Amino acid sequence: MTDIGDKSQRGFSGFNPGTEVRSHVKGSAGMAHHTIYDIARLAGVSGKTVSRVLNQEPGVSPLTRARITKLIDQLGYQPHSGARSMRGQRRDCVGVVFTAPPEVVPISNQQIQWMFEELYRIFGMRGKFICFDLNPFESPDGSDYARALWQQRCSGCVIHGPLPIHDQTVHRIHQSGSPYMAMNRLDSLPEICFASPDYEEAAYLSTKFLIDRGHTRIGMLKGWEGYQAGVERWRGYVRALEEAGLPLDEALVRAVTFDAHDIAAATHRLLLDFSTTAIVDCSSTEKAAPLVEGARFAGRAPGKDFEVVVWTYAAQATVLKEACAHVWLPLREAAAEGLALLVQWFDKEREEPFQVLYRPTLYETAPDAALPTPTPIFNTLR
Amino acid sequence: MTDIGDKSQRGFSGFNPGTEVRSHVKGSAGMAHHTIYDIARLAGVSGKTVSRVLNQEPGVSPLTRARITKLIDQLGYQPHSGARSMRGQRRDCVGVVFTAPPEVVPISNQQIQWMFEELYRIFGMRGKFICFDLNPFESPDGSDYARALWQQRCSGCVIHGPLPIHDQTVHRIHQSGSPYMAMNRLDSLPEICFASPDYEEAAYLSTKFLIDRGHTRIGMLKGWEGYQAGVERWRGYVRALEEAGLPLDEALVRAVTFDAHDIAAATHRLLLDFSTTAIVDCSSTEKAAPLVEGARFAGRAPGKDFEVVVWTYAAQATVLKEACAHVWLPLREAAAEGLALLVQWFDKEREEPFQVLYRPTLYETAPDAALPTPTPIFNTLR
DNA sequence: CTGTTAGCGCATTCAC
DNA sequence: GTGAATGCGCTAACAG
Repeated sequence: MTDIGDKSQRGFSGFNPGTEVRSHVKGSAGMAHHTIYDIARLAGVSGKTVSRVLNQEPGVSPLTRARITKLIDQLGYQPHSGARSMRGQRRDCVGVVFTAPPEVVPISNQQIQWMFEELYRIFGMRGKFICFDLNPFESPDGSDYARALWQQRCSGCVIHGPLPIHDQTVHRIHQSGSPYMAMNRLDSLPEICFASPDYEEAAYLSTKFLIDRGHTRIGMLKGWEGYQAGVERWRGYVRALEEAGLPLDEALVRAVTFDAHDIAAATHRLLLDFSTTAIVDCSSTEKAAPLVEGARFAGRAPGKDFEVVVWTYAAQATVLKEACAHVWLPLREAAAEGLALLVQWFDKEREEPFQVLYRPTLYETAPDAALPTPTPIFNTLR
Repeated sequence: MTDIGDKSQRGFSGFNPGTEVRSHVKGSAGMAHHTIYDIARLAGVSGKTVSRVLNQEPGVSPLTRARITKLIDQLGYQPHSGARSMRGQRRDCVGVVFTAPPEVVPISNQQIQWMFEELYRIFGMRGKFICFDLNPFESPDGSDYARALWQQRCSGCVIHGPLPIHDQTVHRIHQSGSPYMAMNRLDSLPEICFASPDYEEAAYLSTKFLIDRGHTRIGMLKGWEGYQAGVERWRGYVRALEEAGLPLDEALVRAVTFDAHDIAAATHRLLLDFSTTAIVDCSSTEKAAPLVEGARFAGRAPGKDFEVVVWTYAAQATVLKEACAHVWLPLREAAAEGLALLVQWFDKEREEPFQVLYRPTLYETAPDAALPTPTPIFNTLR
């Protein structure tokens, strides 16, 4: 952080704001906000009449309405959201809450970006606010991730991130009757409102594909240990083996985090055993470099002495050139559909939770191969 | 949207929620929220005492405090944010407002992602909420982009996107005394609080670099027409020409949007004139494909019969292999520093607006060239 | 068509 | 140490 005086550098544009910042409004609040009574006084009517205009209620003469509307515009008056939220429940703000700290769910994940686009398209376009609760998980009750909802800062929420197996918060949200949507299923709450790809199916598909290619000892880099999404991966893996009558070696399934070293180490240990001839990378990282790195340490290389199936959340993505197949999890597509339903719930165009489940798709890695469009398995929308 | 009955597909996981979603809380609000008086009654104290505990105020015996704390935890009570916001001004929510509709500022821009990371690091970690106002710009008063602030939904804001030349809203925000930070300067408000790279300097650097390589007719793909950021690009361009004693041909400066066709067309028209031997691409798109496309239509190719300088917001980025140089605008670095100052303002650790300006850096395109670290030109921080 | 009253949940002021 | 009263800005229910 250099000082203001750093003008000697070449090309300084000659603008020195250091001296200009002076007469800024001091301490005491700056301009006070207006209230309906300010407008009412100026318009010579009662507060309630202004309220009626604001809320497009009938019972105001066109002339009065026009006068008030004009005043509102002139003063740039906007009603105090806090005061409004204390009377009936308005639904003009969605919360986005995160179930896990950033070590577990990297905020830099691509998902943030498209999530944002979808939220904009669906909520922003309807004039709603979007409030992110980036919960500080160090706090004592970090496990309750829905502060924004309990504080009635927003009237419903999207639950982003994997659900902890023994999640309590989501039960409470469900019970509260507020509109919400999780991005995962949860065993302990079968009636949960969610939009998600079918992770179990993806694990099953991945494993079966490798079995069909003749592999019998298949490793798995399994993300989300301790979360429902991890359980589902495990189930799909086991189901494929059972169906094929192959033995289950638990050591082949390695729980990994988003940490590159962790993934490299897990891969390394898996591949030191040369009987392991294939790996399903369902770490959710969508980055294959650590896997390749781990393999190299074990003296092995993907596509040469072992085969890999990699998961991806983006259609058409090729996470690892040497992979024999990719499994595409249409998370984004599921979320988009879910959000469209959620906003209806917000706006009381629907009453009930919904469930949207999308089928993952396996595609063999080949340049220019045509890829399928996302397939919803089911949803509860009529 | 397929129906629930779509179970016939292979690999359906056997879980049919359609039948399970039933006994969901109906209409009438679900569980009511608690108030301090609920806690007070259960603890056998008055509301004020609970309030004291909530706000860590003195004047409560340790025993009473413990009893109340326990109740709060058990019931998962959280104070109503709306009610709180009606008494003194709390500062627990930053707004992020957008100055322009998504046609002008694509929401899919990379910036959203790192913006999010920074906001998380700096505001989220302090337990603050982050409220995006994705203003529906179709609405009549779309030009007032700070709804979130006027509604007192949040107590300060980050102004994202380019500032319109005749921006009124930012004046009002400045005047209100609320903490805020723009990501651009503004001629009409020299004392504006901002964090930004120096766009004028970047335009100057780009143009001068090309002049020094012998070019005399240099085209510019200029983003942000009608916005301050566009004006600054123009100024830097003009300054470089003047300094070199070269004539100014206004037709060489083409205002472009983020639309690929637009950029391709502008490039095409620039290059049809074979006396144009260089282009500065400061469209802000960070994508060079449309430029190459436009050139191709004009029968020309970058690096062969004309030279290009491309702007980028990411260090190390090579937007176009054939570019002779890149100009890096340390927008992210400026924003990070600005946000750190803004949060201090929020927390009353500082009183005044600040100004952070970062110097752009030109680097010639070469593999493995070492790149410089960002250089602040000035800020008002001690 | 318009106004009055009351109260949402909390924090401030002052009293005990 | 604690509690009662008051009011923040708004709107639902009721009067006129």
